[in-house]
Amino acid sequence: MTQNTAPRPLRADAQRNIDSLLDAAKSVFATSGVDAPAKEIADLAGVGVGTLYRHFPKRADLVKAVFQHEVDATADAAPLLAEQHDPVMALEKWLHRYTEFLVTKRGLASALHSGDPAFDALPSYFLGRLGPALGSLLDAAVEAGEIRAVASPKDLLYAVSKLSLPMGDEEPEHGRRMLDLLVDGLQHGADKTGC
Amino acid sequence: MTQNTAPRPLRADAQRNIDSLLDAAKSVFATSGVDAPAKEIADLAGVGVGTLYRHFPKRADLVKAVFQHEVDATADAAPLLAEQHDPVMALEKWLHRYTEFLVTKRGLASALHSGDPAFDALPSYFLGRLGPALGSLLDAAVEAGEIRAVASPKDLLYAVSKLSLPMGDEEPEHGRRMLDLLVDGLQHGADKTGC
DNA sequence: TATAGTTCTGGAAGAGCGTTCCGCTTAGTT
DNA sequence: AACTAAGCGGAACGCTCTTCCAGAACTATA
Repeated sequence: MTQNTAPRPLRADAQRNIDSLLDAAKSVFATSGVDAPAKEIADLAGVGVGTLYRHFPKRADLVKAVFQHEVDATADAAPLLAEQHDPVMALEKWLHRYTEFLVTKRGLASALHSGDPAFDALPSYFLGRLGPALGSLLDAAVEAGEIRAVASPKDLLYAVSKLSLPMGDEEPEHGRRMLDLLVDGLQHGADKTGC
Repeated sequence: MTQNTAPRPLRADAQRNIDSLLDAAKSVFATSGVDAPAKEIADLAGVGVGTLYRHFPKRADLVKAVFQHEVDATADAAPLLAEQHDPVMALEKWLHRYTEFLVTKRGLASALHSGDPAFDALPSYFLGRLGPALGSLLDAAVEAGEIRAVASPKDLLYAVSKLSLPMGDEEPEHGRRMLDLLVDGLQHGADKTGC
C-alpha cells in the first residue's frame, strides 16, 4: 500500500525528497497542527513547495502518508523489540511505543474523523498493521507462560488507547503509570473479570 | 450564558445582525463546512465582513454560538411538543428533532473535538440543556404509564446519538427506523435487559 | 420632534497562504 | 560524453483573513 506497483521505479532523488517531506510533515504537524502552511513543511524538508505539491497534490494525501508511515514504523518496531528483549519486556516497551504514537497522532485524529473519504481506509490499515504486530508479541509472552491469555490484540489496542489518550490533558506521566499497571495485571492478574 | 449581564443592553440593529449571522452561519456550515469563507457567511446574512468580525472575532466564537443556538432551539422544542401532543408522541417527535440536530451538527463535531479550549464547555452545555429537556418528556410519559422507566435522559441521548449518527453514511431512513424501533421498545419492551 | 452622543456598519486595504506553471537541473541510459 | 525525460524550484496569481476608520444608524434627552 505504501509502495505502488506501477512500472515506474521512481527516481532516487525523488524518493529521498519524499522521505524528507514525510519527516518534515511529521514534525510540523506535531508543532503547528495539520493546517500548517505548506511552505513551512517544504522549507524544513529542504525542498520547494512545487516538490511538495508534486508528490502530495492534496493535503489529505500528505496526512494519510504521514499516518501510514507512523503506523508502519510502530508495527515494524515489534519484531525488533521481540529479538532484543524477553517477551514481557518486549511487550511492555512496544506498548509504550504505541502510546507515543497515540499522543503524537492526536492532532491527526480530528482530521481523520473529519469525514473526508480519503481517510476512510485508515482505521482498517491501523488495525491491519498493529493488530498482528501486537498479536505476535502477546503470543510469544503467553507461550513463554509469562502472561495470561488476553481477549484479542484489537481489544488491547483499544483499551490502551482509551487509557492513555485522555491523560494527555493532564500529566503525561499518568498514562504511563496506568499502562504499567495494566502490564502488571497481565502478568499477575486476577482470574476473573467483572461483568 | 448566551446573554451577558453587562449594563450595556446592545443596540437593536446589532442584535438583528447577530441573529442574521447565526442563521447564515448555520446554513453555510451545513453546506460548505466550518471552514467556509467569512465573506460567504456575511453575504448571506446581508452584512459586511466587518460586522461578522465585530461580533465574532474568532472563528471558534461563531461555531460556539451556532452550536449553542441549535442546542437551545432543540431544548426549547420539548415543552412546546409536550403541550401539543400526548406524552409518547411528544417524546417520539422530540427524539426525531434531536436526530436532525445530530445530523446537521456532524460537521461541527470534528471542530468541537479539535482540542481548541474555546469548545471545552460545550459538551456540558449540551447535556445541561438537552438532559432536562428530554428528562421532562420521559417523566411525563412514565407517569402517564405509557412507557417503562429508562435509566437516565443522558443515557438515552447517548444511545440515540450512537444509533443515528453512523447511519448518515448510508441512507438517512435507516436511522429513523432504528429510532422508531427504540421508541416501540420503550413502550412494549421486555422486562429485563441483558448483562 | 430635534439634537447630541454613542454604537455599529461596510468594504477597501494590506498581508499571507494555497496552488499552478514552466524554464532549468539532474539522474539514469547509451 | 551526450542524450532524454523525470523531477525541481520558486515566481506569480488569486483567494481569504483580518484590521481599521469615516460615516450611517440608533437611542436618550429635552
